[in-house]
Amino acid sequence: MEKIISEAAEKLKALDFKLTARREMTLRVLLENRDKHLSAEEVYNLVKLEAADVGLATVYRALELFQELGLIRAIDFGDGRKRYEYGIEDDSDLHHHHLICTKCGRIIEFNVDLINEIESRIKREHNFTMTSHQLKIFGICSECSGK
Amino acid sequence: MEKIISEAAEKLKALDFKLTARREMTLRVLLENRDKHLSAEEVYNLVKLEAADVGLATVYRALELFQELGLIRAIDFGDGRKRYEYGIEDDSDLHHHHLICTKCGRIIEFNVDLINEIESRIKREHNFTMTSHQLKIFGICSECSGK
DNA sequence: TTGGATGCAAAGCCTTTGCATACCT
DNA sequence: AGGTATGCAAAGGCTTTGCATCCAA
Repeated sequence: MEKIISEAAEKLKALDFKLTARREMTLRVLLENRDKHLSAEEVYNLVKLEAADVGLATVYRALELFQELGLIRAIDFGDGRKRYEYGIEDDSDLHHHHLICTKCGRIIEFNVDLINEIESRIKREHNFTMTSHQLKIFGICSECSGK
Repeated sequence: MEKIISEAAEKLKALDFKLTARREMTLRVLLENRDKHLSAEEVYNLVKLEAADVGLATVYRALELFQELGLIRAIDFGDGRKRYEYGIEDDSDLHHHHLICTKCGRIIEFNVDLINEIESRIKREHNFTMTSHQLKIFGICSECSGK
């Protein structure tokens, strides 16, 4: 994790941004909750545990910055707010998707490589150059189907 | 299209809703703009052309109703508002996805059947029963890549 | 000291809701 | 008549912005 933080610091510095204490806390919260898909306010509440006087706007601004730098991703699960997850668009992460339970809202991580075959097709048929993709699968999770 | 309208009317009536003039206009706007992914406000403006005194709330309420009945779908392309498209979840529609140009925002319809193989896998690995899915592919469209 | 970073409060946007009125059966 | 549908305005919820202050290089 320290490696990720210092790499982030370099990435920011390269663009004349600073990895300030507040920004680092924000990033750490996301790293420590990789599978939780926190909303901005949830991130804010966790950052506040270590920096009680942090402002909500600061967290929003940090999240936007990280997103622009490609350190984190915003996802919309349809509940009216953005949710964030750490994730660089590298190979290991390319096939990371989500199962969304429409009954309880649970989000389950899921990996599948479905894109290789598609990428060449959309290039050929639409001359569209894919940079990233999102697959969301809606349905009923095992907990809810038992009830 | 008239067939779709009358089927919608029946579907509503079965649940004690009425396909009023306003609701029908709203549905027609969506049918006539199937590939446009209109926002609520855009739908509202189009409905207003025929019913100048329609209220925005009425359109919102109609959209919500149609969505609950499964006549239309709401999609989020990341621009801060919901967009709507007509589409029953039938077989012909199951493989309908979107290419989203991150430069100009253009949305391109795209069909691919990637789900059959996946469905059994998520059932086996996660005991998750899929009901629907969304695939969004981000990248650069042919218009923008030329520039 | 100088420009970015931050906190606070206000403003913005999209969407939903309350309520009185209008409509249809 | 009775309940649904509607318009209008207000309220809500999430996010962004303005501005004065703070901070670090």
